[in-house]
Amino acid sequence: MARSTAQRIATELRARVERGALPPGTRLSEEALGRELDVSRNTLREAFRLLLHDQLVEHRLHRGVFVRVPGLHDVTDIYRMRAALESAGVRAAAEAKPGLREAVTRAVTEAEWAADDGDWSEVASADLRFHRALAALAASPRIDTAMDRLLAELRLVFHSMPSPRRFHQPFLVRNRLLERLLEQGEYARAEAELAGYLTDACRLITDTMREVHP
Amino acid sequence: MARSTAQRIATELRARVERGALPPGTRLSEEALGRELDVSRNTLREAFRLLLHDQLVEHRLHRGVFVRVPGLHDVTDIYRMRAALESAGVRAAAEAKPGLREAVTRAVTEAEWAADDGDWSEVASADLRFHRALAALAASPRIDTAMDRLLAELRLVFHSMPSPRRFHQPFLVRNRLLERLLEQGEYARAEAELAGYLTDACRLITDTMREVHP
DNA sequence: GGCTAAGCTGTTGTTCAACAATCCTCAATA
DNA sequence: TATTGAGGATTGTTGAACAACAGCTTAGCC
Repeated sequence: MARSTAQRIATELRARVERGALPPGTRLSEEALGRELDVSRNTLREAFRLLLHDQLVEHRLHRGVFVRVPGLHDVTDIYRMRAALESAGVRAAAEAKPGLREAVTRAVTEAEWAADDGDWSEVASADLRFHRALAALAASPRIDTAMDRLLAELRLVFHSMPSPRRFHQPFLVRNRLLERLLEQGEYARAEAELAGYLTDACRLITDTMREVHP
Repeated sequence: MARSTAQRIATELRARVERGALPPGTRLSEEALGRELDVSRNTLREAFRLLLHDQLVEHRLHRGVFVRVPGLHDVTDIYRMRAALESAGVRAAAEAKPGLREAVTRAVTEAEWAADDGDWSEVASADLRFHRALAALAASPRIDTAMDRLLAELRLVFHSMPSPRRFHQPFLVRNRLLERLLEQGEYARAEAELAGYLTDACRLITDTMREVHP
């Protein structure tokens, strides 16, 4: 494992944020975190700059770094970008390697299994895997990492919202529909379905945010 | 003015890289740069981590940071991502604000003027502005910054290649065609033209890279 | 009471010097 | 020729120190 201390700390903090141990809005104190993780302030600051990459955290001058609190604009923007990346994947589906297409099918199936078990947390993560697999059809490393960042941000959005079931239940069947269309080579219809899917999901989230938060 | 020293240094270095003052492959020595820019090693390192964001620079453990040397795979990948982002813009063109659409037209016109003057460096940058304006039609900050990063990387590619004229001359007329299609509301044809444009441009670059570099 | 302004406090921003860990070079060896 | 092993140079990390700043508190004023 050829990784510097700063990189290790960065991934540790990233994990904490994504798992919700550091809720949105939390300030990451240099002194406290440095003491807990047993690294110097300088290395911790380097880790912070690395974390900045994936928008999970923001930096306010002379005030420190905070776990980001995504707003309405962030959500709609994230979904615009998702639409761009995932439809790029769908459009490249015809020439995609079999392994990449299988990953799409597998994610849908696993989401359905998890739903049968009532494990909505696993449904959520399988859903994200499904969409990442869609974007991955484009066979582009840059698209993959961009997509990973978007989904990590989205996980942040979900942390400040209730009832994962409400968000994923209605989309299970649409995921399967989308996968079928791809399997049957109906790429144009798949792209249209994807567009509808994303606008609906985005609206569901933003509506809920308006309810919960003023 | 609310910028830390590390941020200032980062933008200074970014400017040097984009202007070609620090050619691809250059190692950024902490000691030398720190002495020249009159900052401590620690702040310089923070600036390096910030620079890492936009892929202009890469970090090898225990060896330092180097100006990236984009390879063939990078170029094809950059163009895949460009296709995703720019076609997202084209597909959103119908609902785009007038100001965004004007920016597209303006960039094409300025590229043509520069070509008339024989100023191929300005043609190049107007061309990049044109494509950035295309992506900007999507009205998404995340798409904008992603696009900026891609174009900065692309500038890096051009630095290790000869004859800017060869790369931009053939595409002036296609830029104008694309702009016309958009203006006339022929979005489907515009998207097709864009796809062709990008694959051709990508091929031209990779072919040249194969000639110049083994 | 309500307001502004000065001071206080805790945090981040930046520097410095030192040491540990690692890579590269180059010569000596088999 | 290929390998090994010091030696030197650079990065990785630390701890301490001080400066600079944001936010809060308090004192003074109307």
